Order: sequence, then C-alpha cells, then structure tokens
Amino acid sequence: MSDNKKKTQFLTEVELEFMTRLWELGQATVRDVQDALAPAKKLAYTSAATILRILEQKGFVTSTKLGKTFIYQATLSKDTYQSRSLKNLSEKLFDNTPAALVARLVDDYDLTEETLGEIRALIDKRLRDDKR
Amino acid sequence: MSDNKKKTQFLTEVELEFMTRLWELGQATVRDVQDALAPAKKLAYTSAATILRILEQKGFVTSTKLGKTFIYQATLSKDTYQSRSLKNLSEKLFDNTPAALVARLVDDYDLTEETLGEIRALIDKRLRDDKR
DNA sequence: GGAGAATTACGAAGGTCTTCGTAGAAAGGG
DNA sequence: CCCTTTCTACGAAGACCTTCGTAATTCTCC
Repeated sequence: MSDNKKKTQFLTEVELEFMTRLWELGQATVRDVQDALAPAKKLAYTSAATILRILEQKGFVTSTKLGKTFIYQATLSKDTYQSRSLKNLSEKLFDNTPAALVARLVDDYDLTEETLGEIRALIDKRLRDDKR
Repeated sequence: MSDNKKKTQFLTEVELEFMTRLWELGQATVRDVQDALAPAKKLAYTSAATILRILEQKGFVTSTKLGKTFIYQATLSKDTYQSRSLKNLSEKLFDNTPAALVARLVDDYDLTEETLGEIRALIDKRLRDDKR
C-alpha cells in the first residue's frame, strides 16, 4: 500500500511558465498568476486554475485558503529546479561532462567580454575556495 | 499554400535516446539502433522502427534504402542540438543570462580542480580570440 | 518457385498535456 | 433575502507520445 507514484521530476512547458510567475510573485492567487502571464501565453481563467491544481497534485506548489480563495506558493525553488535541469541536460546531452557544456556555451553565444569575465571570475572564486 | 507545419524544435525522451545512438553509430539500421539501446530502454523491434520513422517525418534523420533495408542517418547534428537545448534552457530558466547558468553549474557540481581548470582555459581562449 | 526469415507500414490502445466550458459553492451588497 | 460576481471542481476534447501487434512486402536459398 505504499505510495507508488513515480513522481515526475520535470515541469511541462506550461507548468514552467506558471512556476516562473510564481517564483516572481512569491505568493499568488489564480487571478494574480493569470494576470502575470505574458500576452502570448494568456489562458482562460479556468485553464490557469487547472494548471495550478495540477501543479499542486504534483507537489510543486502548495495552497492555503484565504476566504474562498486559494493562495498558491511554490514549494520547488527556482534554484533547485535550475540545478535539476542542468544536471539532466548534462547527463543526457553532454555525457555528464560539465566542461563540455560550458565549452558549447562559450562557443555558441556571442558572449561579451564582460560576460566572459564574469564567468571567469566565478571559476576563479571557486578555485580559490576549493583550495582552502 | 505554404508549408504550415510548425516544426517541433525539440526531441521527446525516446527520440533523444534514439538520436544519441545514431550520433554514436553514424549510420544504422533499425536493428543496429535497437541493439544499441541500453538494457533499461530496450524496445520491441517494431517500436524502434516506428520511432525512426517518426524521426524521419520530423526531419531529424534521413534514410536510404539498401536492398530491403533502410539505413538511417541523423540530419540534426549533436552539436546543433546541444546548442539549441542550451539556448532554450538559458532563456526559459536563466533569464537569458549564460553567466547565471555557469554560476549554478559550478556551484552545484563538485567539479574537480582539473575540470574547473579546463573551463577556465576555455574562457581564456575565447577572451584571447575575441581580442583579435 | 515456395518456405521461412527479416523488414516495413499501419493502426490501435493507453497515457499525458493543454485548453476550456459548465456546474455548483461562496461571498457580499442592496 | 436574492442577484451578481468570483471562485473551485470536474470532465471533455483534441493533440501528441509511447509501445506494440498484425499484415503485407521483400529477400534468400534450397
């Protein structure tokens, strides 16, 4: 009688859009989230409510009732989901070799010297910290 | 009368598995690909054939007939797909800020000093090249 | 040339995703 | 108290995904 749900690790397209809004808003009602959707991604109010209900079923958000209205909040943090996604991409597409991932990134993007400098500073900091 | 197909930019789970095999094999028959699948991902022969047919419909591979057998080859390169995926991840989850993506990466992974060094070398090379 | 093996073509079944409408409950102001 | 507005719950429709079986085709080689 165990909970045999194999949890979905990842968000679908629309779910990600909603989580992004929730991450920005912190707490939000269905109405808040619907209003915050980019014009190109507007959905009917009931669609928005459905997505949030599904997100709650899947454990990505929780809700508390205030009056007759639910207030939603993300349980999955953006940082955590960034990590999870990067890890997945690295595994599935870069032979689990983060350096290869960065290589592709710096090759593809027309990164400004400034951005490159930032990245370099990150690496240096990490190298210094590790030394300790 | 234009070709109104809105092409799917991205591979599904199973499609990615198959493309990965094709990228490794170069050219391959249904049988080859099926044999190359990881044990945990084995599929019936006809399932493998179906996936390859779908990949061809979607334009990710081409086939040529040799005798009675199709030989498949990727048209989408792994490099291209890596770029596309990274770009998508950066847009959707890192506010289009590649430096933030790298920051998360170096924070999450227990990168060895060696790996960090490799990455740093990549950045330095790019910085030097850009200077020219 | 016909039996047997391998291959391709197709469709069905079951699952998930996305979107929305309808129905009913809750709230609150006149 | 009841009308209107706002909200939740639910189910349906259509799309796509995944997997496979069956049927038809092709090849081989005795």
